[in-house]
Amino acid sequence: MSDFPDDMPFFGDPAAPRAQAGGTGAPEGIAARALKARGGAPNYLQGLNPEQRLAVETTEGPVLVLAGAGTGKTRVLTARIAHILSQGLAYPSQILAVTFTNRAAREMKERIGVLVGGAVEGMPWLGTFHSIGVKILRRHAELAGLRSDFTILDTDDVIRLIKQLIQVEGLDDKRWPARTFANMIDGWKNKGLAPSEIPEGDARAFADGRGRKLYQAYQDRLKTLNACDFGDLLCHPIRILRANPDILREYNARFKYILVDEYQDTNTAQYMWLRLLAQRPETARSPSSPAGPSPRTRGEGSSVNVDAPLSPSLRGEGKGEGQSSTINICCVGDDDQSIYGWRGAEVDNILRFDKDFPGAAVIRLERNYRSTAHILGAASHLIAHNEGRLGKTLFTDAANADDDKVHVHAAWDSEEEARAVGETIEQAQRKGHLLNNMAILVRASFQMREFEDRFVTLGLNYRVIGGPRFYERLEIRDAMAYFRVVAQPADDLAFERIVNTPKRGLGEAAIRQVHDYARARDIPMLAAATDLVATEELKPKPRSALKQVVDNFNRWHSLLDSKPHTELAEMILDESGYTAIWQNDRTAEAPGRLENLKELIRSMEEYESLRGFLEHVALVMDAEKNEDLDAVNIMTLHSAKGLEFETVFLPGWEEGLFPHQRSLDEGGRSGLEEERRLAYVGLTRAKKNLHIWFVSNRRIHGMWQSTIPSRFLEELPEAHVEVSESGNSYGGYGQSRFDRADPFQNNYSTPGWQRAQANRSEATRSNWGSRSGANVERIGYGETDSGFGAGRGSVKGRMIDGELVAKSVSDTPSAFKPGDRVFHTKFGNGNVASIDGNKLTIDFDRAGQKRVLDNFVQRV
DNA sequence: CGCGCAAGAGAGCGT
DNA sequence: CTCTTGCGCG
Repeated sequence: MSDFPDDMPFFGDPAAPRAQAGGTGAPEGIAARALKARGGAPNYLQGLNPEQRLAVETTEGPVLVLAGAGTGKTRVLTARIAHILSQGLAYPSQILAVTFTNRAAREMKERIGVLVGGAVEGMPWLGTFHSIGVKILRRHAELAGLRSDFTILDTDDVIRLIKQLIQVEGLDDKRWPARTFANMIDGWKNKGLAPSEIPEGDARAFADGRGRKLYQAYQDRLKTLNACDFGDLLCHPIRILRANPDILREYNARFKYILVDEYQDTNTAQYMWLRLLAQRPETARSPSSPAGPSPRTRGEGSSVNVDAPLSPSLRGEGKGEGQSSTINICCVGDDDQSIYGWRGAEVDNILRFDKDFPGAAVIRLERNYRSTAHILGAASHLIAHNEGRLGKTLFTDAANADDDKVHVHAAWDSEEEARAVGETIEQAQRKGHLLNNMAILVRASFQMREFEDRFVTLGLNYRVIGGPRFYERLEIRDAMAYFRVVAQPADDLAFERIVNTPKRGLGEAAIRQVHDYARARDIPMLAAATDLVATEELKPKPRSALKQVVDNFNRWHSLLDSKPHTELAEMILDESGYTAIWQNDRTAEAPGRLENLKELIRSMEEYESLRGFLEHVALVMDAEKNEDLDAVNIMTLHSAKGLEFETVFLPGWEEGLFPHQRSLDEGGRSGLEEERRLAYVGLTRAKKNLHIWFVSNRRIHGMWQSTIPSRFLEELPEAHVEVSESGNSYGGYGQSRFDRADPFQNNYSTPGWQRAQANRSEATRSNWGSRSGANVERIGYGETDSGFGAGRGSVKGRMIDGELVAKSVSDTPSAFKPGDRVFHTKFGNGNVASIDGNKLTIDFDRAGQKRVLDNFVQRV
């Protein structure tokens, strides 16, 4: 079986196209089409600035393109591929182009198609690290102890599996949460570490020193399940390539050109993977030991020890016949946009590029085509507070006196923040702006809800990108579990999920029996079930129920290759009784769930087979968004990278949320710098209008807490920022018509408010101004931002980790007693009903019972 | 065994 | 405040 139509020519290509401009070996059609597209002059070069053009045309040798935000990075990448193709330097199938997100891969494919005119036939190696990893792994699955139809587990499956292992070990799963261990494994795999290779300290840190054993047990279980996790999609190929020089050589000969997007986000495993693939064919040789050398650990040395050292670069040597003698790798990235350190990304990879690839050409793209001078100025000034940058200076010609400065708004609480943003959006809409051109970028996804609620009330269209995902819905996961077992009968996790859905009288006892039988013999549960129903071991009722399940799966499985997969899928859902569950369900959400199941079947039509579909879901996990609908985009800052919008809203700029407390706790100074890069990413998404918000009160874990403004606000340059009245126009700060329903709100002369102000200015040492009259007047810069260079010293002093951080929970016991009469600025007067640490339950006279933090109320 | 309610824990970002 | 887990009953 071949899932990959391009497999055929893979190792049996005709002679490689000659590496000569306009070489006669060029694949027919593409070059001709590209040239034809605009009267002989390649259209893909048109409109490129000199640096961009250099980045496109420097095809030979290692190239690092440092591309600042909005400098046309994607354009360069796509033009470069178009150039390589149309110059006949390589076949499409000889180009390895790696991105981080499926979105980026899709976009590149489309844009290359436009550039070379028509569909890009066969760019089989353009994709994400993981999709290409899967492809390699399926080809050589047996070398990793898997069959080529292996399943890719998602995070949920992984956690359930680990939980089982922890219980088997007899460990307390409360004390040793599966989620924590899943994260640890992920971290190891990000570094390419097998169980035998993890640091002793790490191994000891979990489960009383049983970390290594558990990791090994996890890998063993994956093998039995014929499954792998996300990390394995990279780690398995690395091991396979290391242990099999012949295979490595084939790939090395295969890939004439390598392109990597978002290079600053590569982790150690991805780096090792690239280094292996980016070797010259003739230098690939066998590893010194079967296991391969130990991978680099953080901070050690300056290069990764891959088996075959790279031979000295022969850059500029001119193109030889047949194959180039240089490593034609082009990495594009921006150290200022490195925001995945927590996922194991090593900015070091990009900082070290010219040492890894001697003689590398480094090209800087600094001309920004996206944002106004104010936005760019604000972003540049903010990011200048980071140390250890490669240092780029973005500039733009687009200085326009009419451009708005960056707006900073204050709101009383997150509800008002959502209201005011909604107001601003509606105003813009009335002026004719499309909602599609606006985005709300949040730090944490829980912030989204408030906006969603508000927009529903307003009847304002919105879409959540990367939010609660289609494939994570209950009914979809159930249906997928059925399909997974049919496609890959060893998938126990899927089997366990649906063996008793719908209810078949197979309770915990029966399932345990199957489970134990399977574990004892190291076979999949479906196989165990098949055995068990032939014996007398089960009670009659579960036995016949289980027999029916087994028979069903066998029958469905036998139809896998003969029946069209969408029909088969419908058949499975009907015959299993799964559809009936929701048909008989009279609750409000049942019709929606049935609709989702139909949508699921519909979306399968685009794929060739059930397995192809399952793989897509495992790797992509997001449903295509409806571009036809005009809607505001809501997403996290992380998923906004690479996008741009006319108008951008950045809510929640408060200490503890942004920068996020956990980044500071776990990452210290570098954690703070990563948060700052995230802020930079957020700012640079905006083309014309940028609105930043912070609130004084935010609800966390259902409890109101007072907050202080983010330090990042103070790092914005005064010249480009304007502190605005709140987004509405209803009588000043915070008092919109929507507030009337709540008579307790917004009394700035109250003790609580005064106290909040006192806390605030103490904590930030800034002059945010008492807002007793109306609005924040101005942002103070006195000691911080006297300029890029000069500012840094004082900034450094101010930036001691954690110094300014809002504490989420107070250490000091509450000074309140039950029965105390208190005042709360939002809810009014009330009596303390009970106390739990610093959390008070208060019966308010008019607002009812609420739980609040004690530092949020005032004794009266 | 299955359902329902109560208590307890818990929300950072994602291929 | 919201979701998951655990326990007790029918």
